[in-house]
Amino acid sequence: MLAEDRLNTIVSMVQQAGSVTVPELADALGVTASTIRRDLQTLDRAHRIAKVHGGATSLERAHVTRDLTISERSDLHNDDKERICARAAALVEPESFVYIDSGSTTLRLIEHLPHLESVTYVTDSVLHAQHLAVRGMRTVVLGGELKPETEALVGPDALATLDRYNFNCGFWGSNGVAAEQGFTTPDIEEAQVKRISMRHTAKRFVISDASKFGMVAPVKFADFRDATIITAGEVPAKYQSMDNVITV
Amino acid sequence: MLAEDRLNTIVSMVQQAGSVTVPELADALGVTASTIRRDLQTLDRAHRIAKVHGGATSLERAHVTRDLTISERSDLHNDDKERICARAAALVEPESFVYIDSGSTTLRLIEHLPHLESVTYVTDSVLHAQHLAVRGMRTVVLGGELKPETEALVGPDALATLDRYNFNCGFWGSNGVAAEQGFTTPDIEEAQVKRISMRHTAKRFVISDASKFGMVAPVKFADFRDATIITAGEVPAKYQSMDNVITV
DNA sequence: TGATTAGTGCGCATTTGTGCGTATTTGCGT
DNA sequence: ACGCAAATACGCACAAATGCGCACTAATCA
Repeated sequence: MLAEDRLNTIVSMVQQAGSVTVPELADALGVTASTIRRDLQTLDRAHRIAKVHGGATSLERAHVTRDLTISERSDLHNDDKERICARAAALVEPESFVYIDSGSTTLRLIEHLPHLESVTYVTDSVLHAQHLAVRGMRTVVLGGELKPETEALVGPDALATLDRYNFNCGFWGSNGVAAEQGFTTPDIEEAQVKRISMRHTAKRFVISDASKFGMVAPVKFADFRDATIITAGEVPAKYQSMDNVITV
Repeated sequence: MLAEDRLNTIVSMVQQAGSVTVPELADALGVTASTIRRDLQTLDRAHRIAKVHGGATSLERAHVTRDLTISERSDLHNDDKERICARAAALVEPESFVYIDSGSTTLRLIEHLPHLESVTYVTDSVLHAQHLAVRGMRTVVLGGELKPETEALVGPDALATLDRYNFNCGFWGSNGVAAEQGFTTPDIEEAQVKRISMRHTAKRFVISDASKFGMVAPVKFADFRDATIITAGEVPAKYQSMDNVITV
């Protein structure tokens, strides 16, 4: 087996299961733990997965705190995320001006977005912008400083550009979703962009899988009531009854 | 069996299987591993497959480790371009604010840029920005609408951002270089960005191989005297004596 | 016919990838 | 706060893969 293939397999396994341990990978691929660790290191550097103590997790699950263990591992299903994205994408109306936040969940969303001629998509992520442009969407990118880890744009230029726009609707990811602490993210600068972009959007949607409920990341960017949450899977009972939570 | 046929067979095999090893190919085609390696090298340069350690994979699968380095070796002016870029990159001084125009020549330039801590690079190309960020440079992206073909940002947002900046030096590509018609490019919107960015830059450099001299594209973005040209190869005699032309 | 050139195989030095042992760090329970 | 077990990083050895120079062959052309 080619080393390259092994790397691809690891990525698929991580994506599908949400998280995998080093021994699991070593066993499945017939190589030693040392090799797996080296592979995880390369993949982490390439931003394909997130390396954590004990193994690896998919990127979206990694950012709650900078270092989480494999201890809690609710195997999140790809199906959930697909359904969430499909539901969210259906909310985009013709003739509208739509904001797309950076992050891996919203990246998945792009695949489901309608191909309406009259819609303009605005994003703070160069990666998302490329995907939108490739699919033939009318795409606008915020300016600003490029953060290498997330490929997101931050800083005064990004905020200044946002101040000139008003969106019909927008979609955000969130590392933490909690009734009291609201929507939270690990990065201060990115939080600022999220906050300002939300302020300029009429219909605000946070797309998030069930595992984010109850999680709290360092920086808050919106109150829990500020957006409608589109989610799927085993949402804690406390949140199920709330009228701004849509479970698909 | 013709060498050309062998190359085609390799491509089909890679496409079909996703990935193959060198011994597999050598065995299947009845040639030695050396020949296969040479073939893979050829096919990789032609961007028909991706050569990896131990064999080859199809291009779609290749994005795991595939570096962001540009390998346009098929280019005839390769040596020239390398020399031009090396010379241009040496012009970047510490503590400076540098503008990098979009285009394939400037993309090549990025590989040669010095890793000075204090330098900030600003670009209108999301592709260039990614390359800069990957290399650990402090990178700023103009906002604006993303043109899918060139991955360049254009429109009022790009221009508005430029109006807030003043660069120490900047590097532009140009489709046409002529004494009378100046620097020219095919796209109106990109010409605008080039024009305004030049207006905000103290030391302006156009990097261009010899083949562009005498060419004229539809839209002019600067006078011939507005920038110093860094070039190489067989520059027409008329231009060689000009004091804003540096031949390396 | 003789010279030239592209393509191929082979040997060798170098680079790259892998596994293993050991020292160090990390996480977790007491 | 502390200690223990697991996980990790690091250095080393070995094997595989690679790149390069050289020799040989076949086709092309003067």
